[in-house]
Amino acid sequence: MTRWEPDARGRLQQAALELFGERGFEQTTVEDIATRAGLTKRTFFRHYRDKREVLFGGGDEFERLFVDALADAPATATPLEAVAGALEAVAGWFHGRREQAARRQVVIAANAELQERELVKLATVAGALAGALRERGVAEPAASVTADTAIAVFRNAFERWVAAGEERELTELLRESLDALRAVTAAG
Amino acid sequence: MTRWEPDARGRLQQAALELFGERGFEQTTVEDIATRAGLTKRTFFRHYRDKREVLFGGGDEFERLFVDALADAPATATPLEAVAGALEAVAGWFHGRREQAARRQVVIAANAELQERELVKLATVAGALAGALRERGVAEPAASVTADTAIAVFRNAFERWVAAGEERELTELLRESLDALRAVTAAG
DNA sequence: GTCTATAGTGCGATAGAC
DNA sequence: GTCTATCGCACTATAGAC
Repeated sequence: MTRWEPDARGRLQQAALELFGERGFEQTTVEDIATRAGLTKRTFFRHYRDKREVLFGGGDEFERLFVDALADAPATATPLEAVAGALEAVAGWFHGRREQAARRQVVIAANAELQERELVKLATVAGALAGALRERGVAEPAASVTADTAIAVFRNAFERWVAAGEERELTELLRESLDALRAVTAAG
Repeated sequence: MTRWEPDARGRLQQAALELFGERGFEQTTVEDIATRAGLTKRTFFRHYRDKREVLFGGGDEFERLFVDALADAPATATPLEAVAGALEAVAGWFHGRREQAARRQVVIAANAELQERELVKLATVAGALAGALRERGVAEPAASVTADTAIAVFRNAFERWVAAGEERELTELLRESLDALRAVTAAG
């Protein structure tokens, strides 16, 4: 194997997704992943903190998109309007990536450790959203509660989107989840 | 060490909380915990699936309380009214346990792995709440979104409650967080 | 790449409760 | 005697140091 083949991170990610799909997360060692990518275990750990993180590499992009969309909403928008707009923006980013997202979700759903990491990632995004809402002048505790709720809406729609048999677009499912939230809180 | 000292579980939990507080989660081995409790590592793993779980032992009680309170709400209550009532019930359970909760929270806040487990626990409770809401006739996706939102409200109030300098009762903070949610969704 | 420490498991033996 | 919690030991997998 040649040294300095390009895109070590991407190759590790690709190898990991394949192996996790083939034999499961726990039945795959870091060494297996590194070998398939033509690298060593040591190199794996230089790129990813642990075995799970290889599936969450592009997480920052998602967070930035979400936060930026929230920050860019018109100053006149209410917090919930700004959140709704940000959800639209995120949905746009996922457009055309349903198959990939679904495959990744299957791997995550099959393993508790990966679900943990997923929850942590979403909690981190929620924290960033709360900060963006405070920037918009939303006070606590409204900012944090709104941010967590936005993530709940996103997660709900996303899970339905990648489920087998679902035909609708993520945008539509997001609107449906958000409407459900509005209806419940308006009635209470 | 004598066999059959009573309450092995409780002793392990107590020892773990002490040691995690003294030297941190990662700097404490399972063997350390077992030794302080007068037991062996093997016995620790008979009581707890893994090292983290020793801090989440009583989690089922919390979930049951939450779900039962939701199920016992009057049939005429709206979903959000039922949730508000359940939050009151949970607050009652925590009454007088603020110091203990705060000490535990400090340990959890200091370690990423423990935060992961906390998130998983709360996600599990959210799943159970969603089921209870469906039992009340709430359709999806409203049930899941409402359940996640209830957890977001609870977590927000709880974190403020255990924070240093906070004097108010959990009940009051829960009401405040819930009112913030109502205000945000009503305005959007 | 090698080595150590720790998490976590499998299984049979044993001490005590009844 | 039975039953069960605990023990002891050997074992695997992995994180992380060097």
